[in-house]
Amino acid sequence: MNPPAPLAQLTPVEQKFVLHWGEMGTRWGINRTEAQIHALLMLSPKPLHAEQIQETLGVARSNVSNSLRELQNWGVVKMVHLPGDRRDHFESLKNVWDMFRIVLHERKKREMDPTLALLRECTQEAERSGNGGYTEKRLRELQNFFETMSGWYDQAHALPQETLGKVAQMGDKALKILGLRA
Amino acid sequence: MNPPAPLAQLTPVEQKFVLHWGEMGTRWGINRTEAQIHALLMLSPKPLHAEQIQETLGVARSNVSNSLRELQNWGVVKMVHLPGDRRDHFESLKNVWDMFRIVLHERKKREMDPTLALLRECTQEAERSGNGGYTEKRLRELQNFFETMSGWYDQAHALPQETLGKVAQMGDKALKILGLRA
DNA sequence: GATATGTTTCTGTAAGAACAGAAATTAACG
DNA sequence: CGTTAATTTCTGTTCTTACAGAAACATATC
Repeated sequence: MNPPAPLAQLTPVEQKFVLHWGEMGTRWGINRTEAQIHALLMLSPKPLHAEQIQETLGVARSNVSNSLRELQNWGVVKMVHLPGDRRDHFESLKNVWDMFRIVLHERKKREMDPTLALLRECTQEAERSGNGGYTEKRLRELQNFFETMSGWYDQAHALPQETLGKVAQMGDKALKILGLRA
Repeated sequence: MNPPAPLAQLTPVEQKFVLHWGEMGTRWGINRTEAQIHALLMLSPKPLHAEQIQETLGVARSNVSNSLRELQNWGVVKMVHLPGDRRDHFESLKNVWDMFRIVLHERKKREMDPTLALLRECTQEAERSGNGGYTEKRLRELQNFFETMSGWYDQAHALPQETLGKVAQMGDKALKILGLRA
């Protein structure tokens, strides 16, 4: 029998979700295949092995393999073994908040930390060479901002996951309590 | 005289910053040229016109024009006119927090809103067709998460910018007050 | 250790985004 | 209006990244 059409094994709703997640992945710094695999695993009640993923999505085997490795690096996918089956199986983290924390952490590492490091260098050098008072001022402001954000994030990240959920659920009640809102 | 080498008109520190900001831009969903122009304008005490930008960065005129339009769409760059000069001049927003708010808003629009809309569709369809109890469950969890995040964001965004700054500065004091931390 | 099964690395191709340069358009001023 | 200056749109090229398919490599089971 010929290879089945991609996604044909899924319900329409599942197809829709997998396709969309794949598209959004590109906006989240994840490539399409990786995001599709992740979507598929999120919807799967059971861990899947690479061949199942390959067939369902209709992508190359190597692509599946590389994408799975990358998803494991991110920490959103885990490898598991089923009794009586030699093959590696893969399952997604199920808790959405946990996944979010991981993604946030990864993005901070990619999108903020390098800039913060650079700003520290720049303000230091600007100070030494002393030229460009305006530039130095602006760089210092930027650095302050990134330092604040970074510190804020670190504290949030150190919290147990439920605490963050609670804060989010509290909504603007939290602000009233803090005295920042009428 | 030949066109000057790119960035030659800038101090070493400024060059370093512009180059880095351009690189990071690609990780933030902004292309390199756009981010470089933005960096340049942030460091410039005076508004610049397109030709100055072109010369300084050594990129094509059309590229400057398109990038400036895009930056204006984002809202992080404004067009201004200097008395006695026909040319359009451009300046960056100076307040880092304001810029951050804009970027955050734009990213939510690109990275969350479409997914939230899709999840609403999916859970609705899954409910109607009734198939796939597990899939429906997972989609519903995802939707709940995105709804919570979205609502949380909307409230934060409605606040005056200083309030957010205050919360950030408070750090974990805030959590103690909220009774979420020993 | 031979074979079957599963995984990774390598190489070329294809698709997409960014960009330069030219052409076309718009606006300003005489 | 005609001319000049400024900006945008268009077209083709280059660069990057994702990806398929093949080849090489590992691992387990007999």
